[in-house]
Amino acid sequence: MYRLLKKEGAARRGEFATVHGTVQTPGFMNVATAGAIKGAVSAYDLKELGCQVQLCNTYHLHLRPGDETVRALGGVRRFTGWEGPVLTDSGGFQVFSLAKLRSIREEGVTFASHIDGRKIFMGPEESMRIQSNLGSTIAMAFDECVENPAPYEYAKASCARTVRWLERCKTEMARLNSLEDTLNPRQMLFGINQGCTYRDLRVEHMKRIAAMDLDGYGIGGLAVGEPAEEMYAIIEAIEPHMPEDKIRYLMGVGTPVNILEAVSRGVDLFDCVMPTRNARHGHAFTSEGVRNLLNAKYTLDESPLDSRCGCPVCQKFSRAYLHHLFKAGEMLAMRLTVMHNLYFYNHLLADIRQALDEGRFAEFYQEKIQVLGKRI
RNA sequence: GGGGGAGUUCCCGAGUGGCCAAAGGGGGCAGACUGUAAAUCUGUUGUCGACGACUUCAGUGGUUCGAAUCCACUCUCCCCCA
Repeated sequence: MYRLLKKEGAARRGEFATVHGTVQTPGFMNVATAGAIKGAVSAYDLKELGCQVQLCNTYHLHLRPGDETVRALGGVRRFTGWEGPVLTDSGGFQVFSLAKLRSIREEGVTFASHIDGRKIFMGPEESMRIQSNLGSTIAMAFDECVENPAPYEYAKASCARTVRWLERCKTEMARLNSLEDTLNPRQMLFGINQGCTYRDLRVEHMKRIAAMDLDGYGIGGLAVGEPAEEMYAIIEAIEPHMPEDKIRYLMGVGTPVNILEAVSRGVDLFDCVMPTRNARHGHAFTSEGVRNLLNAKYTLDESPLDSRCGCPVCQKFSRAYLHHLFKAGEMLAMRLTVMHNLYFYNHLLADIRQALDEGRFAEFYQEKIQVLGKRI
């Protein structure tokens, strides 16, 4: 249940209450696709890094270890050791990212498993059942994340099908939640807005799903290759049609600048693989911009990654050490940089919340927008 | 002392007359990454006044229109026998 605490322009400060804890928004969810934060960061570390919500993936956990297995082990929260809220993505993104391995029809999507090629059928009902077995706090509707660019007619048809799928998700979720032995009988369902870069499709779709009284609303199919300005424009176009009393989640986004821009346009929740993936590839996000720790200039640099960062890594280790760890291929390089980046993201959102609390988001935005995207 | 083998661009290593500034790795330098098929992928890596020129394949000299590739000698290293 979302509670709007304060507004500054379109930016919202709120709280999202769930059975597994209350999420302060705007907030960032930490991505643990296959039940683990890539880079050897555990649920135990996540607490220290300021994580509020862990995100796991339906498709990936269904394939391995299997949702029945996870259920038998008490659900994703118990299984991964993360006690707070968990959001499970539906598998809709895999319709996009594994495009070469799947075919879509009205009933759902058939994937050729990326692990062993075996056929996996996933429709709205299957996705809901898997997510129910995973026992997540929030289930995402099964959608099609459409590639960009996509022809108008395709986008339109896909949107219509995503609506039909959402209706089926809602029905199935209600059924599953009413079962005696369901893991989380209060599992929530978020719908997902689609429509590619077509304003009219986006708005129409948003109106359609807004009327369905869901627990929250995702904005999907963005940051898939379109320019950032286009993404911002789409958010602005659909924002007036999103229920004010429901949480809004911009899926898969993004850079610190993207997040700031989206918050200023009324988005509450984010997730992105960037802090973890880029960390594994040597890129660190800092209060001054982005650093590539593999660069030769860090060989003798004794300063911390970010002098204004309170993370455990910045208290102890130098850029020179991290540079060496990356050069040497030590896994510690990844672990430390992932920890830093997640801390950075989680605390960027905490700073945004504080600025909103204190009614100075506009200044905060102005100050940060200049600096966060820079490569240093 | 006798016999055999080898020396290639930062490293390893292919190449044994022109298509070779020289394959492929590694290393170096840089870039990308947005609901994770990603500890991945891409570019670049002799010099310069740079759609061309110049200097490189242990050294020196030679054969040839033309040599990293053939010949002679020299140097260095490795292996085997004494």
